[in-house]
Amino acid sequence: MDKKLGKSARVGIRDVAAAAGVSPTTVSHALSGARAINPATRARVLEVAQELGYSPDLRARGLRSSRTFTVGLLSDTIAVTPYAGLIISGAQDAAAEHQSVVLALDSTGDPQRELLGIRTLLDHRVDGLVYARMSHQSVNVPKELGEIPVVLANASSPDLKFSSVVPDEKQIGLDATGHLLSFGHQRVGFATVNENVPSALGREEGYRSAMRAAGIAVNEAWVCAKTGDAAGGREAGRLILDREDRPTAIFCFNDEIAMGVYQAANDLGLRIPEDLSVIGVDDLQLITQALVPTLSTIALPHYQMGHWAVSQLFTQATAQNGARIAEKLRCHLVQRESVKAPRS
Amino acid sequence: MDKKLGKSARVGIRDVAAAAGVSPTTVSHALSGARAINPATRARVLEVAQELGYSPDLRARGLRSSRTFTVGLLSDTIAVTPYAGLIISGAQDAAAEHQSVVLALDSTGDPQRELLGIRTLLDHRVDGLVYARMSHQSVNVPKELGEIPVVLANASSPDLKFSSVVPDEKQIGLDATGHLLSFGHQRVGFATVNENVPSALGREEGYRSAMRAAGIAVNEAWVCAKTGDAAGGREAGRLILDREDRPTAIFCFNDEIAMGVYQAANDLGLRIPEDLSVIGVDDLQLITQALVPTLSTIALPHYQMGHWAVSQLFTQATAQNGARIAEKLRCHLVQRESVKAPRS
DNA sequence: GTGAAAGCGCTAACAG
DNA sequence: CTGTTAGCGCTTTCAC
Repeated sequence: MDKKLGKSARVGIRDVAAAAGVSPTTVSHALSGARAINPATRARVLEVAQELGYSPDLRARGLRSSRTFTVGLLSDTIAVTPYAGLIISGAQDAAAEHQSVVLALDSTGDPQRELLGIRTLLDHRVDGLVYARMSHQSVNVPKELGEIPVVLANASSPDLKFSSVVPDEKQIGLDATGHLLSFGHQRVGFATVNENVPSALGREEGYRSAMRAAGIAVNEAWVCAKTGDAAGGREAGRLILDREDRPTAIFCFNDEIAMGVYQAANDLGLRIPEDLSVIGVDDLQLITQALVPTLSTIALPHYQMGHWAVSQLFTQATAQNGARIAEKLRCHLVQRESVKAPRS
Repeated sequence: MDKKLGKSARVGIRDVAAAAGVSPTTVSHALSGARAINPATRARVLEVAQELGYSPDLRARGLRSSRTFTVGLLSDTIAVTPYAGLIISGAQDAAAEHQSVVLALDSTGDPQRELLGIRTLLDHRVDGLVYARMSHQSVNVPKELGEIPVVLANASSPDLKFSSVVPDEKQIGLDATGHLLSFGHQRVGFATVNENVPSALGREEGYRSAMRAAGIAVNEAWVCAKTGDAAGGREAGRLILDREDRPTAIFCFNDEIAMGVYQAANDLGLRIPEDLSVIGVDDLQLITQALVPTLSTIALPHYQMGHWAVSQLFTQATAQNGARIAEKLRCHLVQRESVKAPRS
């Protein structure tokens, strides 16, 4: 009424207060529910706010209550896969459940950029931070992050100070191999990557455990570690398959390798799934749905990890128990057409 | 000195001021460079700030200067492709050039969620907003966005109020077809999608223009529109290739269709590139690098669109010229192994 | 159940 | 070149 200066300034809490005939304090509480308000007053305030198109200024709110309703997400994205999008998506959804949003930044793996990113996120006073990796790995959390709550996604750290969430790699190996065994396969191969990363280690451990549990001795000629792309899969596939006592099924470290194994099988005149069953890991639909036959696979839980990490951030903020937890997410099997009982 | 209450509260501008023996105002200006400061004072202030580990509170800054250094990015992501990540990545980089960050939200195509997202972004007082689509389409910008600067990415709008950036679809058709023609192909087919979207329309127009310009009559049996995935590509490929006067080259609407065409060719005993040249669009490395032979393609500029959109947002904010511009980005050819001169 | 006053951390006016 | 004062929009004391 008195403060209409020139153009219609944004409607603020006091405009609502004036229009509703109450004090700004009451409006604040009516909106936030932070203290008891006469239901009638409250209803009127809400109505007026709606009418005036009031939109709370989260900056101002945060300035006073020292929360920004913003969580940071720092990743090392190199965007050839949909993983980044999935983790971010999961993080967003979890954040939304707490009226918050996600400020995502990627470092491109460059430590300098990462530091800059951290600084930026800190300047924006994010309420917490998810430190994420696109492929499962062990990381050292930059010490600049000491000031705020941090949760690791798709990464683990020797530092027990942080909660973390990763796929249960061994279980992946167990499930994938078990799936093949359950169809009656005895000679099951493993096409993996030649890197010492948790995923390779864990999946191989699962593979060997499953075989052992089934009473089958692994023939080392069935196991081959090359690069983690289709070329590596072709190479591994050729080595594993081009022999008399070839396996009747191959567990592939990922879908790209599986695609390479398809190609190798095709070159050798082997038909999938009649002559060879194949299972991958990742569930990259661009691959799994496009191959003929479509590829059975273990889906990696990127969305879930993003979601879990942010949820955990809020849990830690609320409960003062301070319990840090290292979560391993069970991954689920997506059955398609590439696995079938062996001929024999 | 006097305000050390309990624990070390965050160091603020006045702590720096006290330590450097100047006023908060001077510190503010020393940091922002908004007005001339004695170089010596400035240096001292900066040093002290560094020493104390001062980190500006962007909320407070924004509250006063009515900028948040935050831009919103609203998309319809369904994350099976890396596109979302790429657009966001480009947007982030452009934002960083203006000391800003990106608040990304996706609506999953749900109008209700979209509205909620808009409200959230507005409450966070983003300085501007990129309205993005993962696949090129025409959109109507929700009227709730009337209040702030908006730029469209990978989308165009009948409403000329908005700047927009899209791939130059016709040019893609021209370049892809031209590339095949330049190798001496005369019979060039086109495997596309059966949808009335700008990409399909534009690429077909480019294809036909290029053929016309080369003086070649398009045989309609060479053109086939099915779904935009590998299955569609297989179907189209079979129809186009299973005939005597088959084309010697096929321009595919996207890489997935191209993958399907590979499969169809394989089924028919046709070798690529000896018997058939293939070119795609998208440059999804998961596919282009994995196929044998590797797939030549026209790369879609998702990163660049994200970058352009955010840059344009800042340009519009600065220059008051208010000129809205509809940008078409030229896409570049990525040559790999799937194109070769025809046998004949 | 409600209000008045103070202030979050910063920058924009207005001095000098 | 520098300092003082006021206030961004909200929530939080503290009062009634």
